[in-house]
Amino acid sequence: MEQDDIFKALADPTRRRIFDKLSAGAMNASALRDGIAISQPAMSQHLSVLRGAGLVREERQGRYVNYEVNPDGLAEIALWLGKYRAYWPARIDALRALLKEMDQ
Amino acid sequence: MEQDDIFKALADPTRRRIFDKLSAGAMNASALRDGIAISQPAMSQHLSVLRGAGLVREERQGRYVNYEVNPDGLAEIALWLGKYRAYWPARIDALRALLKEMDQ
DNA sequence: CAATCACATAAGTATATGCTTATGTGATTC
DNA sequence: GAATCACATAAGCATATACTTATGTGATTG
Repeated sequence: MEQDDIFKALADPTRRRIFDKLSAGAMNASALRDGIAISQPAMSQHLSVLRGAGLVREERQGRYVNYEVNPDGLAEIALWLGKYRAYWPARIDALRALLKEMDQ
Repeated sequence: MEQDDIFKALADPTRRRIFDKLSAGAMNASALRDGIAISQPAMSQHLSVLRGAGLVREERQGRYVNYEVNPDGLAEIALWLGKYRAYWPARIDALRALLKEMDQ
């Protein structure tokens, strides 16, 4: 789970879409497929990349494998972003609002 | 300047390094090269990608071209990250501290 | 226990990407 | 104004990547 793996994983729009869908709630690989035009092996490969990056984690449940967002991956991005906080104030009102929300 | 361009730009470790170096202060392409083993055209191409992603902006100064961090790109990542704030609390103490800092 | 299901892995292929060398371009300098 | 400097662009090439079809694997089902 390095920054390189994380950014490479998120560089693919399909993987960002999968991640986004997962963020709405844990789901197995088949459920993830509907609504996205993608073959079963392709989905499996994408999930493997997301997992390797630490953005997602899996749990076997019978013959299904349940996937969920792994907060560690997001935290890693937040830390990367944090390095450049000197440049945030110029345009960061939206984020600031989100953070206020977090404090509640 | 779309999310796709931004994540693709940051997926390359050399470009992240260039961006990181730029974040310490504006610099021209030649100055960016020292300390990084990279040819002149390669640097030019990387800067072009970073610029296309809105992570960096340039300004001609005589025969030099000065590059600097473009906060818009960072803001875009912050917004992307913000969508998943539901997953932050698990590990986000460090970011929270950074944000407190920002409010001052 | 044979069939099926949910998913992973293998192997091949087409495109994308990051580099190289060569050349172009606008600006300064002698 | 010819040479040089700082950088961009072009073209070619090697590797990476995202997909495909085919097959493997562990678990449930009839």
